[in-house]
Formats: sequence, C-alpha cells, structure tokens
Amino acid sequence: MNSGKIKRKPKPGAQKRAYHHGDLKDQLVAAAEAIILERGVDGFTLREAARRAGVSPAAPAHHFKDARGLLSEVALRGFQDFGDTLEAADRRGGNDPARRLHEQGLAYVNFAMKNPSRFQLMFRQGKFDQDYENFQQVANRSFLTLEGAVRAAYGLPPGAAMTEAANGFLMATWSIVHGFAHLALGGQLDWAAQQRGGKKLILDRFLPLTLRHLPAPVRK
Amino acid sequence: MNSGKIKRKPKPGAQKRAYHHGDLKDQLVAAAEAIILERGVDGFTLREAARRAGVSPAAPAHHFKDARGLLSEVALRGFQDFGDTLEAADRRGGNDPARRLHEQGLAYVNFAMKNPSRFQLMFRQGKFDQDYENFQQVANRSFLTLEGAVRAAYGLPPGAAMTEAANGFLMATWSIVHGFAHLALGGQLDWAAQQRGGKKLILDRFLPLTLRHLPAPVRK
DNA sequence: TCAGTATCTTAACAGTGTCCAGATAAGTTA
DNA sequence: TAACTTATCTGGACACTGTTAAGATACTGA
Repeated sequence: MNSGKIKRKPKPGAQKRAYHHGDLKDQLVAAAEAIILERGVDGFTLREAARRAGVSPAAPAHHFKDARGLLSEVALRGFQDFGDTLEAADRRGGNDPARRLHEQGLAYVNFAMKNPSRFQLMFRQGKFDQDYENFQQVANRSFLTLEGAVRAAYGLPPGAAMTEAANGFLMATWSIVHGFAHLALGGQLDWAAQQRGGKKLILDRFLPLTLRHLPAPVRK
Repeated sequence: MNSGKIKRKPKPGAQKRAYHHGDLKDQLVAAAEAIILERGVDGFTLREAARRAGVSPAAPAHHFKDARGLLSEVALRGFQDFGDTLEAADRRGGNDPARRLHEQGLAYVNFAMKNPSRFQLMFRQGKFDQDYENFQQVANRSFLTLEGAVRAAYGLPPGAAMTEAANGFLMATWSIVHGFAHLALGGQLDWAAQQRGGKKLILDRFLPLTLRHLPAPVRK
C-alpha cells in the first residue's frame, strides 16, 4: 500500500534529528490524525502537524500539495480501513443477504464510533480533494460492498442494472446507519445515554435496538 | 422573535453610512448566512461578514462574543425555522401516527435540501456554542415534535416514560431521514442523480423511494 | 567524484480572530 | 438645555494561519 521506499532509518536512537527527516510523510499523516482526534476536524492546522513532526512549516509542501492534500491522504487511508472493515463484515454474513446487511450496519457504526474524527473528515465536504489520487476508487469500494448485499437481497446479478426498488432499499439502508453514526457522533443521542461517555451504551444497546428497523426488501 | 428595538432607519437613502449602523446585528446574521451558502460552512470568516455589513472587523464584537457567537445565532435561527417546519408537517399528518411521521420525514429532508449550509451548520459540532442563549431549548423543540409522533404510534401519553422499543423506533426513524439528508448534501447520492443539480430528482424520486422503508412500530 | 535531485530551513507575505484605546452617537438625568 | 452615562464603531496592534521564494543540506546514481 505504501510507496515502500524508506530512505532512512526512522529512529536510529536518541540522536538529534537529521536534516533529512526520513519518514516525514507518514509522520505528518499520523500527526494530522492525532490533531483531529484531539481538537476536531476544524482544529487541524498544517503548522501544528509540522510542529509535531519536528519540521518547519514549509516542509510538508514537499510531500503534499497543501493542507488539503494532507487531509486528503488521511481521508483516503480512512476509506481504505473502512472498506476493509465493511468487506470483513460482509463475509461474516455468509450467504444470507439480511445477515450480510446487518453485519455491515454494525460494522459501519462501530467504525464511526471508534474513529470519530476520521469518519467525520471522510464525509465532510470541502476539507479535502475528492479527486486526490485514487480517492474516488477507494471510497467507491465501500459503497460497492453495500450494493453487493443489496443485489443479493433482490436477486440481481453483478451485471444487471439496479431496479428502482433496489435503489430505494439501498438508500434507506445506507441512510439509517449513516444517520445513526452522525447522530451518535454529534451528541444527538446523549439524551438517552447518561451524560457523556455513553459510547458503550450507544453501541451495545441503542444500535441493536435501531438495527431492528433495518429495511426489509420490498417484494411487490 | 427579534429584540424589536430598531434604533435607526436601516437605509435612509443613498446617504453615506452613519457612524452608528442601526441594524448591524441582523445584517451580520444575514451576511453570515449568505457567506456559508456561497462558500460553505468552513468558508465563513468574521471579517468578511463585517466587510459585507460595511463595518470594521472589530464592530461585531459589540453584538456577538466572537465569531462562534455569530454562527451560534445563525444556528439558533435555523432551528427555529426547522422547528416550525416540522410542527407544520406534523399537523398535516392529522391523527394518523404513520402519516405524521411520513410528513415529518418529508419536511426534514426538504428543509435540509433547501437550506443546505444552514442545516450543515446546525448539525456541525465545534462551529458554535451549544449553550448559546436558549439554543438547547429551541433545538429540543424539533426533537420533541418527532417524539410526539412516536409516542402516538406507541400509545404513550406525554407523561409516560419512553419504552426501549419506542426509543429504538425513534432513533431508527430519525436516523433514516437524518442520514438521507446528510448523504444527499454530501453528494453521496450523485451516482444515481445524473451529475450535479439532481436536487429535484433526489427530492421527487429518491426520497419517496427511501421513505417507503420508514420503520413501522414493533408490536411485540 | 560530482552533477542532479530530493528534502528541508529561513524569511516573507497576505489573511485571520481578537483585543485595546479612543472616537462618536444615542439615551438619560437634571 | 446641559452634563453625564452608555452603546456602538474605528484604527491599530498582536499572534496565528497557509503558502511561496530563495537558499542550504543530504542523498542518489553515473
């Protein structure tokens, strides 16, 4: 997945940092992820990321076009993990379309709750470039995982065109898990979860209660 | 709704602006709404709002604590309109709980699509203060409108405690409309809507298709 | 060895939110 | 009317931001 060419030993000891960093790109990504986790997506600044990586504010420009470029990389890697997570869940569902969808729904919300700032960044418009490298393709993988299970539910082979009913079903299923994730992250479910920190309650109790209402395919 | 005391004629003609603006607070709010509509929520700057209102960058401080304060006011007014919209829709549903919920769902998404930046601001964490003036109370009104219809569906009088099943139903209903709104605004539904500008298609076609899957109360 | 390239630093620029001291207008009291 | 008080706004300043330009340093490969 990575470019794979490490030019220098990342940390050869307690030696004072060399002029050439050696692992700057990855450390900038790591710093960015840490920052948005601590301060929220809007709390990110390029200079702070550079500061944490121990380089000057101008250094990141050699690895990313600009601040949006760094966030684009974070979003891209987020969608890679997200896609992996959903595909694994889909496999856990076996051959039963309903179970496949249920597993994906669980995984969808769990990912959001365990990676709150990454998830919020991934679905935030304007913070990064949608056409960064192969972002579209990577992000589409998650969508196709969901579509695959919907196709199975409606008996539509991979080549066949999606029917309107199937599309409605897909949008409804996606909406319910996506909406739940957003409400949970936005604190809109805290009236039920006792104060803050009810993450566990939301995942263990509210989510199953909600997923009971996952759509069922419309036969007619 | 407004403080109601207009100190000065807003625009007495082509006369050069007086030292005292006379209507600055409302015009700052209007400017802020225009800015986030044009440039997105993150495109807002306090200085630009001041510029559009024709005052110095320091002037807003006399009407709002800081930049977040101005955005808080925008969010507050947004929730007022949102609450009105949902209550009107609820009334259109008459006595049938299912119809009340369906009307609210339609109104929910329609509001989001017709006020995209306001809606995104309203549900964006960190951009404004949750405890600005009576924000909590105003925002809660929208929630209570939804809860009211859910109570009706489950035969729970206003005083009675919500059951777990009712809460699950509420969260599922809220999630599906909230998620649909977010997906639509985020452009995640554009694969089906031909390119950009498919707003009409989304509202007229996809939304009804999706709302067919609005949860039904779980009897057992 | 030595040119070429990749990576990084320093310095600067314009734009941002916010604070301060002071100017001006409006309201209030006598 | 006159004086005092309060509300509103300006101008200038400060620290912070993203980005660029010019130059320094280290690595690469012939």
